[in-house]
Amino acid sequence: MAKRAITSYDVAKAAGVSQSAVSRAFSPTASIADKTRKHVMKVARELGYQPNAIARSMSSARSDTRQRSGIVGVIATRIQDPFFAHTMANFSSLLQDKGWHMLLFTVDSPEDVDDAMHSIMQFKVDGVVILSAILSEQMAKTCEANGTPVMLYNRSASGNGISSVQIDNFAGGRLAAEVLLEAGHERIAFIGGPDADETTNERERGFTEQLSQEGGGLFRRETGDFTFESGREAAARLLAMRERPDAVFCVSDVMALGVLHAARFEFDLEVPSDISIIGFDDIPSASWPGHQLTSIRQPIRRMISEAVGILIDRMEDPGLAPEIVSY
Amino acid sequence: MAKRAITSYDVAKAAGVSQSAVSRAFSPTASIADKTRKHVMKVARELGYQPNAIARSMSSARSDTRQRSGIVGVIATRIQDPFFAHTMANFSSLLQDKGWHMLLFTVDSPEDVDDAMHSIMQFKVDGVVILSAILSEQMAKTCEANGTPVMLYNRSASGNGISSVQIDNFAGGRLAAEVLLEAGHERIAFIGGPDADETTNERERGFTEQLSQEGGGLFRRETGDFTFESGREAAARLLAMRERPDAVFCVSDVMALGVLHAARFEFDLEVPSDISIIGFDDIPSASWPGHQLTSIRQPIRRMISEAVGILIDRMEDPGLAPEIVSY
DNA sequence: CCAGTTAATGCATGCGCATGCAATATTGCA
DNA sequence: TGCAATATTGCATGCGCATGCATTAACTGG
Repeated sequence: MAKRAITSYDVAKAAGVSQSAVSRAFSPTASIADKTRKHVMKVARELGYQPNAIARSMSSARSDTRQRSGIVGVIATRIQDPFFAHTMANFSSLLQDKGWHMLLFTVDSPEDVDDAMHSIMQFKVDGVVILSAILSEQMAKTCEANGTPVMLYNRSASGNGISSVQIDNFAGGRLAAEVLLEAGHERIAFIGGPDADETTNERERGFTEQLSQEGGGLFRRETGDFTFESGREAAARLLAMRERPDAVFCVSDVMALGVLHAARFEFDLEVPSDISIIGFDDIPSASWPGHQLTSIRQPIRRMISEAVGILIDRMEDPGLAPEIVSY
Repeated sequence: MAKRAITSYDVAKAAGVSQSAVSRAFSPTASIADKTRKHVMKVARELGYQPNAIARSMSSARSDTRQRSGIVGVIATRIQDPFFAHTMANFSSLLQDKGWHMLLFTVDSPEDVDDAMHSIMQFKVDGVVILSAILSEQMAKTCEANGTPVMLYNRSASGNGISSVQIDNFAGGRLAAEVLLEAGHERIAFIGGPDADETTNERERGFTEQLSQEGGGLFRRETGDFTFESGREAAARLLAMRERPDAVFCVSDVMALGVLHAARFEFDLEVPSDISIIGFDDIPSASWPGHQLTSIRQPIRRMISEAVGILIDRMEDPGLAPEIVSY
């Protein structure tokens, strides 16, 4: 009943060669006569044989080299968010193009990252990408101990032999402040993500620092959770004030769009004449004709490409030191 | 140099038991003294031991049962599209909750699906989910031959032992037509995806059939590629006509939003008084205050939940027949 | 035509784990 | 206390493949 998969032995028998010959036929560098390889391949195709990647990975654990699975573990949050969806799409296509496979884990909250790492490590992945989240000290040590390269994307690695690629959030925050001050705004509000969010904190730090340097200060601060709805609600609170802000900086475009829709369509305000809005990420919908949202752009493609490059280098040569890059 | 990972042997030695004992300690159903298990677990934790899922999968290929990897292969397209991003997020969390892991492949075009399947099958995944794409006859046979259950989501399976879950696109198309006719529209346009797209064809069939039944006919037809930009461009063509349509049905919300933005902000039209727009999918941004897009809703959560259920059932009992579900 | 090379092939082994089976320890009961 | 029944344990093996090593085939030049 239970159909057994075709193995290299089956092919070998059918082709009248040894199992090693079959294995070699599928290994580009192996020493094997061209005629033999062709023949084996033909038989393999007829039988529908596919080398078993699991077994291959097993046996590669022999000798010196560590076990290589060809798999990269990816831990992500909120992948339905446009920013992350784009990020995922980019990571996926880049990794795939270079011959790596992705084992995807989505987590609901930052605390789940360690659990996901546990699961991931059981698969002996060759490397791990963590999107917008960090790793416990403990777990970082474990990874370093068994030589699994880790790449934090959108977060800064704090030593621990971990690489990271992220945008300079502090500078981004400053830039947003500069733009708003330049435009002459005086009651400037800020909408961030959850309090513990590193990205929020960095951007806010840059933002408020720049504001105070110019003599002004933050007019009001609201907290959201990166969703459109939370941006909209924060806006509702801000815009219901007697004296409302004349500018808002949101740490994410999605929230900024929430503010924009609330302002235009629920409070009947003109954007940007009544109120200016700045977002962060420059997601596609930010620039839709009806939005024209000002946004701090992240060079996503470049950053991801660099992140992938660094990770792959380390996966191929575990001796390499981790790199920490900021854009 | 090359750090070797901790194996069950290492733990066994450190705990003064046999390797089997370690293995059993990690198997909930195995016969092992509680004291022993506790002790082994403790030592394992100290050593940072994690069972090797690859090896486990290897050895489970013994005896009757087929090799089980605990991995589900997922093939997806355009995951940066809000609809697919949501779909992915749902699949991911459901599968994860039930203890399955996702090996993700993104493909750029439907022709790449077979290639992705090839890669996937090498990992001896326990099942495959294909989002909005189909499989070649040939590949379907291969899957059936080695007993890999396949679930087509958003596409109909055409026999071949493959399951599928999708919305009734024909009915959706009819519904859109009914709504527009009811509202008294007369020059009704349609914007679809690429010509070969099954979803487009089904929805269009239902749409036009309903239109003609009511005596009317399609006023104009445009083609896009499911992106906002393509919707916007299609709208530009439609709205530049001398006599422009008074209603448009788009096969996707993203394109519908492109039309909406073009109409409101580039052609200065009132929606829906000057022109009605209907989309499909009911993605979150469709209902943003400034959009209020009418959309044919897909019960995503329910559909995905069902799809996952069917797939898991078949993974656990390969004897089960495939199911084809339409909502 | 043969010794000396080199290419091609097969044989044997182990990667880390799960598991059937046999050996041993523990328990219950008369 | 003694023996059968039962709960634990260890031993040995194989999953499918890659690869070091030994063997054989195919060449090359003198």
